[in-house]
Amino acid sequence: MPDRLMRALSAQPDLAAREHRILELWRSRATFARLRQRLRGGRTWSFLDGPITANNPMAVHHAWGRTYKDIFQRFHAMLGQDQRWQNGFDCQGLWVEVNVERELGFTSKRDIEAYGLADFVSLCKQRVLTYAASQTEDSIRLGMWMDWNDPQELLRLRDLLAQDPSQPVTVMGPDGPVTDSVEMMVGRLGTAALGGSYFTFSNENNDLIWGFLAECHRRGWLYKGRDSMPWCGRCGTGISQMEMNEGYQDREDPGLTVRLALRDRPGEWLLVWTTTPWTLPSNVAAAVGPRLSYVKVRQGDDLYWLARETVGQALRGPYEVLEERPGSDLVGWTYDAPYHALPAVREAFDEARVGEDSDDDGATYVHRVVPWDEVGQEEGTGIVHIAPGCGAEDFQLGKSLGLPVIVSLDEAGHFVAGFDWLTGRDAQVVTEAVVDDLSRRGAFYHLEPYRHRYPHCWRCGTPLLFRVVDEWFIDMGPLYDTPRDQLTAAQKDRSLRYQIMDVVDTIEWIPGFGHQRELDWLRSMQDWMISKKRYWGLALPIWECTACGSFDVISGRDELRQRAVAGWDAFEGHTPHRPYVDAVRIACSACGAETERIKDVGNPWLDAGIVPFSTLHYREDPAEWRRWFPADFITESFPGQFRNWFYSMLAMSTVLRREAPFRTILGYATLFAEDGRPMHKSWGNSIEFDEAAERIGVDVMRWMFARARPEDNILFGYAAADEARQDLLILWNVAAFLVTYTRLAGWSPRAGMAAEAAKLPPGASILDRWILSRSAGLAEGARQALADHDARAACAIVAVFVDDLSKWYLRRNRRRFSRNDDPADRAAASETLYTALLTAARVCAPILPFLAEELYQVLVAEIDGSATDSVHLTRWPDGEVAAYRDQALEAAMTTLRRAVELARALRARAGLRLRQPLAHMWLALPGGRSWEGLPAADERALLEVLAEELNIRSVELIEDGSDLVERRVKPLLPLIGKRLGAQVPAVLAAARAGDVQYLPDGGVRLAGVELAASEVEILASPRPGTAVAHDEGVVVVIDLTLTAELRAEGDARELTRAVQDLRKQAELALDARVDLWVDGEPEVVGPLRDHLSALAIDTLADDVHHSAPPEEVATVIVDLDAGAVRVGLRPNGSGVAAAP
RNA sequence: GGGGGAGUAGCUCAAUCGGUUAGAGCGGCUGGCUUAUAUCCAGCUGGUUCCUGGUUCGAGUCCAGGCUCCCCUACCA
Repeated sequence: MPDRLMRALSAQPDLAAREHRILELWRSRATFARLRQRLRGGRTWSFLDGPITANNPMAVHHAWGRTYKDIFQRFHAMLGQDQRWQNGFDCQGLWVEVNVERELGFTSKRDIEAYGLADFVSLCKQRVLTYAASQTEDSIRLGMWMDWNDPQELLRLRDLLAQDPSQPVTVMGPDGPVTDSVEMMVGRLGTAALGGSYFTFSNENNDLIWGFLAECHRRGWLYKGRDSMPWCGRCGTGISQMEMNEGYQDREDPGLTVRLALRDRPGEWLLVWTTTPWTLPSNVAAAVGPRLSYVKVRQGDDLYWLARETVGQALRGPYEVLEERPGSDLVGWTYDAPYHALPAVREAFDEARVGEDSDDDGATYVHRVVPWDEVGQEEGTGIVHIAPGCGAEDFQLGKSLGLPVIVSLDEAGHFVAGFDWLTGRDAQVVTEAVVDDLSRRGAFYHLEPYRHRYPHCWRCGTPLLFRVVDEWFIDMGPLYDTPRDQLTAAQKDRSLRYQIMDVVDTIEWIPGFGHQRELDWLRSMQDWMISKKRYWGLALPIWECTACGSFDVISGRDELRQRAVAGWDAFEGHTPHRPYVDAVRIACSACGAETERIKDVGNPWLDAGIVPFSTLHYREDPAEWRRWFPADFITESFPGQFRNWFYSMLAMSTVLRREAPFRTILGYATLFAEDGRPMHKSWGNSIEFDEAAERIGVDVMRWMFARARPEDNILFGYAAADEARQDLLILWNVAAFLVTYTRLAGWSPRAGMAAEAAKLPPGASILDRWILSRSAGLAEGARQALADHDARAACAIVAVFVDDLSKWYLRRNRRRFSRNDDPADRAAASETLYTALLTAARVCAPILPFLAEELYQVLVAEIDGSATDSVHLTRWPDGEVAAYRDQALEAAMTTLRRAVELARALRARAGLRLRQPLAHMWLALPGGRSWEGLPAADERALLEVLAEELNIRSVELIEDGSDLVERRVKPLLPLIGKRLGAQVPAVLAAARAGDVQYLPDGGVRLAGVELAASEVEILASPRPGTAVAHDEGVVVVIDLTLTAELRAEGDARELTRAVQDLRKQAELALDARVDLWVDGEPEVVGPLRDHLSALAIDTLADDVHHSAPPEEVATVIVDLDAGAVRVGLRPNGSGVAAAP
């Protein structure tokens, strides 16, 4: 008896509870720390984590990507590769601000200013720390191994920050304690001295972005632009192109048709259409398509001009067409807009000096008709209201024509002074007032609701406005007409966009269409707007000179210190955030005047884009940086990231290094609820991460994610989870089986067995050799799949293996474990199943870290104190088990299992249950009489397996020339198709008809065409009239004749089955002994007598009484082939377990 | 508007380079196996492979046009 037996496993495990125990195990043994230690200094595999926004609790959709991240890190750890294991948090930007505002009940930027920037920024930091701690906890729960901060420590820093940011604090780093002020400590999170996750609000991150921006400026790519930008009135900031598409939503707007009185043409009006009535006061022109055709129509006393094609959609009521002219004829007409008298309009028009074509002799500007090629006729009137102060395209057109710009709104989206009764009102809600006003002025024509896609603020959902504002941009360079591959080096040097494209080409994109999509984005992108008129974020390092108009870009904190002429003291000791950094003044490098930093903060994708540099210590330790750069692998959700994280990383790395920041990118799609809709709390289909983790277990979640196709959306829910759980439970139950029976048998793995080289157990059966070969295939195949970043393929390989293990190996071998008189055979089976399970556990370790660990603990760690104590500290097992591989045997087994299916189908058709033994079966194999490459002994062994599985006494291999089958020719189409072309149908017809001539060289002639032996497969196929089944050349023939003796044996097995059922109903222990009574007519019971001793052995019966059972005994009537018998069962004696 | 992806059984998805009769799982029905199982097996049920053409000896697969959905992108008031 070994010292220790394997721990018993419940048949119905509480997976979530076990996961908690494993987490505790890892914690108490410092397993992860020891893994990192073990890998240190080895060949590197560099994973770069895309920062998760630390603004909300972790959700199940995050778990998808984090599962990939953990799988590949763990896998590469099992290959012995050194890694950084650094998680990242995205910290700065509007999303945090909006939530803090909401918590404080703020509604505008004025509220923030009144509250105080320093305190507001501190609250933003605190919020980040809160959710960083929360997400850290959830990620640990998911089993994600990263260099995590202690969540309690993050919360402690948060609380200290709230108390007093300047107080000193000491934190234990990897190389010892570090002391600093709380504020600076928070700014140093993620550095080498502190370890843990990186935070994009860190000093280093911000500092390196400054360096990047300074480099852009050095090359002349940074500029201030004035443009009409999408603007969120609630947030008080412009929205960059990158953010625009996040917020397109269907929306109902007023479709308002307005009439404009033409000067010099009494009674004639232009009809224009707009969905933004608030822009009408800023109108300066009406645009027509010069090549479109316009008509003048009469409605009552009024004469209207509009495009010919639009009369049906735009006019209301009867009309009469009076005149038709090309749009070019209308150009230059002038009109009186309803709001031409507003002070703001007058002021703008007075300033505008118009050209010689003016009707007013170059004096004051007048509203006029202008040409514009972009005017369309699908909607509206074909005459477009132009307000360069209120729309991007209007602004561009106005710029090219020299039109005045009338800016009507302030930061909050309210009308500025000079708009009379509108001044101070919110542009979003003036529609009704404007319509009423237009009616009074006689300018109203028609109003009806209009549905269209309209951009909304991606953070707060407010519909966007357009404002002409000053923003800061990075110039992405010209877009050439020349095809990319014909560009000169000089052209590329001038255009950052092409430099990035070249970098994109060097990256492996999974799925492949990602490559094209990134290139598409780069081709169409505009200059990168990096400024935001907000408070919490990167302080743009731009000091602008009001005196001379030039600006300086500071490359980092050190340069700022050197150049500061005032305010450094106020900044010293603070992180580079507002308001403190705003205090620093420098001297303008052009004119020497004292300058201030612009108030804008940075686009948050700058924060995430710099991490291939900031987190790898680009500036402090170039050698270390080079060791990890570029990252071997990143993985993120595709939606959005082509223009966000991927783009910003690529742009920044191209500027700084002109090389790719990562080698391979795995993208994945979107997670939806099980009903196919986005998860939404108010729809009741949302599932919280921690709820899911405790209800289904994280291994089940991980399995769902890992086996999904990354480019397809996932529908996540509990029904799908139940399905996924089955796969895991099968593996679990195989292990439970092994443990159950080896415990009964007193078998335990030898010390050191887990580490032994692949060696077949003595007396290994053919099934043992087969499943061990499959284990080797599993390890090799899964390694290949994971090395290719294909978790889905790895899962498929695992699932097939587990299926083979449970449904074939174990099912065929149960008796070797439970009722086996041959200890050597039982040991061989135990050892084999043990090795197969152990291999499976190790292969599953990256995907199912908890289940794998539990199995490993049971199989190895708890048995052998000298063995590695965690599956995650073992190496990938393929090398150890490779010698088991026997592909000829695997192929033969596949054929055999096909034969089993056919035979079972035959039995079912004949109504012969499997318990009924049959006398004989014949089997023909594809392509000949024997299994290719298998020794005769193996062939015999396989036939025995077949006989046992099918309960058939003898199985005989037959040749294709036998009485039962005939030869058939199967032409191999992929080989002959191209050669034969149009002859194919005739050849196939001949093959089907059996019209074949066999040639001496093994080839055949079909329909007059000679095919070589290699071009055809000769199959055995059934001769009509025999009881056969066939498939792909496997032919099974069964003798269905039942003799009295066969019937008796069948009845005996039926009886055995009934007794086992009684045992189960009585809830007897597996090894409990019983007494049996078998009572029935002599002609029924008599033939069974020869089989009763076998029954006794199978059912652990001490005595089998041939009489009526006593009253108190549980009985059941069994309906046998020969007649009914009554069976009684009573537990024997004290029920003390007897050793088998 | 432009670009990309997808459309296969009631549901979720496969189907290698174009190759003979399009397969699994889940669900449903019928039967069977089983003291490892919340297991398993067989059979049945269920298909205009979105539609229309084309290329080909042969199309779920390739091509063209159309329909629907998703994603990306866009300066249509």
